[in-house]
Amino acid sequence: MRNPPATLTDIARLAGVSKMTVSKVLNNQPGVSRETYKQVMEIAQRLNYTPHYAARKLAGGKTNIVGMVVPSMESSFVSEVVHGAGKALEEAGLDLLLFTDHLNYPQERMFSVSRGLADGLLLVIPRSLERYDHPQLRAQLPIVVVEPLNQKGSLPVVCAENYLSSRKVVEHLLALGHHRIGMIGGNPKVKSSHLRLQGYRDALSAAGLPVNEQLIRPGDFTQMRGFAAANELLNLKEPPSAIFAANDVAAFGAYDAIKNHGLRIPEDLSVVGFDDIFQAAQVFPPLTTVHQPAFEMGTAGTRLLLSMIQGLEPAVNHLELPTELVIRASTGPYRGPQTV
Amino acid sequence: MRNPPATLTDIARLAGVSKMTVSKVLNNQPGVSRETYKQVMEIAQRLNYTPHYAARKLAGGKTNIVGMVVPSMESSFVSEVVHGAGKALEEAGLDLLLFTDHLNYPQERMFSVSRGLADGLLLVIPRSLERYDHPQLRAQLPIVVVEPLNQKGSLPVVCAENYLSSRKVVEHLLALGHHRIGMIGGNPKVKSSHLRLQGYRDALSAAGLPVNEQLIRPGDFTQMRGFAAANELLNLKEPPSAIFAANDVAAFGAYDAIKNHGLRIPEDLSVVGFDDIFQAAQVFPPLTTVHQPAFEMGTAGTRLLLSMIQGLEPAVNHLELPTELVIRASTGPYRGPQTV
DNA sequence: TTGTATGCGTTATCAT
DNA sequence: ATGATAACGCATACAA
Repeated sequence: MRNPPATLTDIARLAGVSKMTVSKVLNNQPGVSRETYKQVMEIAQRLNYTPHYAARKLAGGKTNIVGMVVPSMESSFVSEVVHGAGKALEEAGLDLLLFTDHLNYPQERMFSVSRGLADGLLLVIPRSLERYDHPQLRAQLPIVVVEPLNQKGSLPVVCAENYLSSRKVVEHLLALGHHRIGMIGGNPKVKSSHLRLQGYRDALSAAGLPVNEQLIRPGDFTQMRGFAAANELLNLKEPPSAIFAANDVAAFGAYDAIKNHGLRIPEDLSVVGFDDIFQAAQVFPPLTTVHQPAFEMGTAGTRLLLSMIQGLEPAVNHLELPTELVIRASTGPYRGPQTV
Repeated sequence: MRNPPATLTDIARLAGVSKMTVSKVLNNQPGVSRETYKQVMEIAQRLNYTPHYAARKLAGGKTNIVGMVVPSMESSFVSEVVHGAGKALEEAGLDLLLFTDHLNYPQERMFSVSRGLADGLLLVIPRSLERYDHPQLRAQLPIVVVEPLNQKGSLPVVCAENYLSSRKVVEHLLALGHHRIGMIGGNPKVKSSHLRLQGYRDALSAAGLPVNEQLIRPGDFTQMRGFAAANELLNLKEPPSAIFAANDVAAFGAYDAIKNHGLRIPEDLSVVGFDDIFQAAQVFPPLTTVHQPAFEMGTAGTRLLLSMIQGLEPAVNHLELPTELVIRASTGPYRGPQTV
């Protein structure tokens, strides 16, 4: 066997046909006689031919590779999405080109590589969607976004049900007998924050309960602000018997505040979070929270992308996947008014 | 902005120079006057130019992408190696093309894509190295192997110290007062099995103890065989007071056998494994074992690969990284002869 | 310092 | 059913 890999030309020469015919054979295209087909295949095999993907892509073909942009792989959300996408890709026989978009990663590099080497792009971005919503790129390459925050944008997005999940949380607390339920909001710049808040409001209203604005405290998804907001709630004349934080991290802040007040979870106060990050199961007491279907978001996003690569218009522009309320030890039955 | 992305030709036309000059400017090559440089850069920026990587690769350039072949990402060993590699790549500004080489994944596809799209290939293969040791591919692309089994082959390999690790294990048991130490071997087809066994022998000899061949039982890395081997050891007239299994899974088999005999770990019998797979910390009692430096193997392998991509000969053809003995609850002091 | 010519391996278009 | 030709976008070698 020679050093330089065999090319279409090599096969064509040996088979006594044109490159074009060889190309057709190798791509299972119609318009080739059984005989030449067989002969070409044989020679290709003997020469151990494999196509050169750069050349193929350059000439307008597909590579069967999809690019995937993620922030650091450390996050459990991200790594689950990657797994999910990996499964969908595996089934379809595609491979994965992974961009870890850390700070000061040259963004144009990612665009450039994707356009040149991949057939489509999956954006997994917990935050800052605008940063990626680039009209030029969209015109050149099918793109799908997977993200947990229900951000708006012109790209097809796969996310999780925020509104309904939030209602489920409040209904869970109501079922436990809580009627004064505090809410720590999320970053108001993000759509999911509003959805989660609206779910809270509507669940209360649906239960015939008033919505007490004093019990609603603004937040920003940080633990520090969660701590402060919980303190505000605990210092009310009539503090709540349960607190729903718009994300787990803020809930951890609430944990701190509650413990600082000498109160116990869930005996004195129930707490619920949102996201089900890894630490949610590790803290004490383990946090009741809403599990984001990261794996499924990965598979769903990938399948949507694959269909777009096939040339189909995206079936949906906004896909919301159902979540699951994970009931752990931070929520318990209402035990009467608090004495602070 | 036009729909089709800007190319070198576009820039050249607008700048009134040749493609070649533009190429030089964009690649920071010498031989361009400051003026034309500035002008070209300006236009490139205005046109939002990004290079087409397929074209670049086809023309002999680099893509700054390295391919990585892994079996399913489920294994903690693999995912740690991926993280380690990711870090090294991130530092160097490269990206990762990931192949999940599941059963019936067309292997030629992976070769083909790598050759065409990547600058180098990192093989992470817990088993069956021969399957990948393909002379043709090696000639076309720098390749480095990361694997835990010390397999032999013509490719540069990064693995872990097996011999010394094994000695450390036995020394740990000796320090606890054990002198009859049973050994459950690994798959004899694999070099690491022999190294681990040799470490066992030499550690005993170095301590002035005889090597009792009865205490050495063949194994094959499976839990079932570990179970059987441990039974053989326990049924000896003079059973050992400690068992060293050549891998964690076999150690779990030994756990079963020991418990079946009504013995306790570590009170009646100490057990040590090898690998530190995820479950090692989950079983009861948590298993003392040798931790494979997966993350470091990933970074080291990547760095070696990067140097080869630079055109350097591999500094070493076989890199062994130190391991760490993780002492958990499955080993304890010797408490006198066993009564079975 | 700058430009020209050529080729990388494949696919698309259009002809035969 | 098969083939000739051009084109994809870039880099290399060499010439001016």
